[in-house]
Amino acid sequence: MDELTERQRYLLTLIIHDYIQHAHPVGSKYLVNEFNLGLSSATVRNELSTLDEKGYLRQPHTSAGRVPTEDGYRYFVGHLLQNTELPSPTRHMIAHQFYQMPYDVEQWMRLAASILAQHSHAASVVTAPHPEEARFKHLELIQTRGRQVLMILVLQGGEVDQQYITLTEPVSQQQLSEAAQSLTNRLVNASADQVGHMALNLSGLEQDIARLVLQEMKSVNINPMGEVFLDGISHVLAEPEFVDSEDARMAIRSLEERSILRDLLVSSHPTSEVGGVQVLIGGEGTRDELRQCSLILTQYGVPGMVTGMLGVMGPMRMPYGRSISTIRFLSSLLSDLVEDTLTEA
Amino acid sequence: MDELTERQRYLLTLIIHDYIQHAHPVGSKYLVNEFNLGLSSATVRNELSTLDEKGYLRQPHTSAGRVPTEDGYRYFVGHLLQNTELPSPTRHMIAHQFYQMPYDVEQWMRLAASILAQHSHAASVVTAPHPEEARFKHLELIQTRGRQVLMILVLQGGEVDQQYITLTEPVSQQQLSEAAQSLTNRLVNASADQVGHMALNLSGLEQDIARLVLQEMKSVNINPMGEVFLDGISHVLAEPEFVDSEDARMAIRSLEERSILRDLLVSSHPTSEVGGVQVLIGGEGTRDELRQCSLILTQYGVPGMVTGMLGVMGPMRMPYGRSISTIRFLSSLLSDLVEDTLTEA
DNA sequence: GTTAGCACTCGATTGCTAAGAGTGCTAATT
DNA sequence: AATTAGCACTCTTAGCAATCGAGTGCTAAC
Repeated sequence: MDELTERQRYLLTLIIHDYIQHAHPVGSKYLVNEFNLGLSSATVRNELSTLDEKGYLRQPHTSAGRVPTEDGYRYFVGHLLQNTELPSPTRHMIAHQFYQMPYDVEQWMRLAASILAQHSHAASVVTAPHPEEARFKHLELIQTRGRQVLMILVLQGGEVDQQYITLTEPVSQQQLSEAAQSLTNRLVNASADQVGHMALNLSGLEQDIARLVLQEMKSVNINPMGEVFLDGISHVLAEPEFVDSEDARMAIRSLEERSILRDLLVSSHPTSEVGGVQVLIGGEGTRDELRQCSLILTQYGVPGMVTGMLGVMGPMRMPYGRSISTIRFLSSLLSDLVEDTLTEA
Repeated sequence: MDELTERQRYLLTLIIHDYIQHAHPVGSKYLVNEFNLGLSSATVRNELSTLDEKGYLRQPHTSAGRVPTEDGYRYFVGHLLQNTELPSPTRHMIAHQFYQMPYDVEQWMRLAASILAQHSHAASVVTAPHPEEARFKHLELIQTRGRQVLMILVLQGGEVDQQYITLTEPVSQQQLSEAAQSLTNRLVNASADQVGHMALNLSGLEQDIARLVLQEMKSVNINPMGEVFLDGISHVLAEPEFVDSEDARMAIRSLEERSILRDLLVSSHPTSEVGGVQVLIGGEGTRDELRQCSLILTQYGVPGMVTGMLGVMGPMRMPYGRSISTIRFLSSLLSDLVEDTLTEA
């Protein structure tokens, strides 16, 4: 069930490219004419027939042309897709957009999601960089009213968590500032566990605050990813396979419910992988909602330290080449940005 | 073109309710049977005919039942919709969800968007509370690396803006903290203009920072709304009027591009209004993309001080009653929360 | 003002046919 | 042994006519 002849591989490539572009079953005669193969349609038919037997193609009905199967796409992505890079002008344009932006993670994320959606003509998912293990950097406490206090916790890597907390009794801004500064000095660079230990040696206000910091850091540790940014949902609806809208609804629904994303991004499913980029075809290994879809995912950031994910969701009939190149380029770009953020002066 | 008899109003109400529920043209015979009118279908036909002439109903084709026109919906919303409140248990359930949440604006927004989408079976839009005019409350500066500094600006009303800034030369955390504290003392409660004036009397680091604060506050003043939260996009796709997907794509696209929302939320279009809630039917006064849609919008917060918007976008055939009650209830709930935030101890 | 009755309209459904696209198979060719 | 021409077969699609039925408007009677 394995080896394909050179010609079969070529034909499979042609069919997939053509089908991705036109969304129409492609037949033997059409192939011969369109691509000036020096062959007769009958020969091509024989080849298609074996491709069919091997499970890479199928016919929607007896008298239709061929359409790639999931396995077909998988073979294509795994063996036939040459590993192109984004053209240099495009790369520069994208990089330029990032570097002329204010230094703001949220805006980077939005930009990345937008670019990704635009280049892949599909829905994009980007998660904010998230530390593998939270490490304390800085704490601020700001009085709002009465016992309510805004706690701002900055982690190594630049993640900023803000949270309103309620103390047991009113405290002046003066006291809060002192506590914050004292804790900041004590806790710099501490992990959650270390914060936990240190909290034992504290008392009063500082201990209360330290416990809240601990709690927040723990929840950062547990939560496997940062904020999720979506874009390009409307692209998915433009695809002909989603005109009946039922499937489209399911797919979009799964994006809206970020919980599914969580599962997806966290567990790495064994599947096609092209240079660090995961390709899930036909929603393999995920829930049924995505059976019609393909996903392209990759991690960015500094492994083991601070990472985030980039992803594209579209129909199986998706421009894999372009999507993969874009995702790979964005991944390296964001990785650089994250790395910059990490290497403290 | 104005006065309708009681019976005509009743029939119009029945038709609209039924059409909203079933999305099928409703005919005279069906009405008589279904609702036990003590009338013959012929009589009803006469009435429908005048309703037709007045422009409140129309027939998709000669031999079909009646369907409400935009004007029909408008009349319904303006004159026939009795101003129901959400049932008390529902109100309590919703309120409970809010009050058992951590005190966090972002989470409130998400929750509001989610509840709104769920109750209206349509797409919801919620913007974060945004001050009419920014007033300074607190400033923090946190060293990240070299000349790069995280500036956290807290405004009266609780809005927190964070931004990475780059100084002309490296400064120690010590100096930053002092500058932040000094500025905070000086600027408390200042408007953007006042910050501008005070900046003139400062020098060195403090002046640089004050200018950045000014800039940020100005941009808050210019930007008419806070962050936008969407939910329930997939609901829109479920509606039969959007199966052909082209219109749906347009509509969703307009939501994705928040710029359109801006136009929409900022300019208040003269239109049906029910107790402070604006109802735009058939996308009146907006761009063509929303011609198929209705929007229900309202403001919440403390007028003139801190406000945000709540909105629902769905097909014209939309459960106006429920959507309006939900939106109104959420609006009062969020207003209370915002007010709480404002009334400092 | 209401109603029964009737002719009429027009979308939806059904059944049929013809055209067309594409296949698989076989036998002839290289 | 691979290629090809030819042909029978299958199945979708478009088009067309016939029928059905829901729903209307109108008129005349109550």
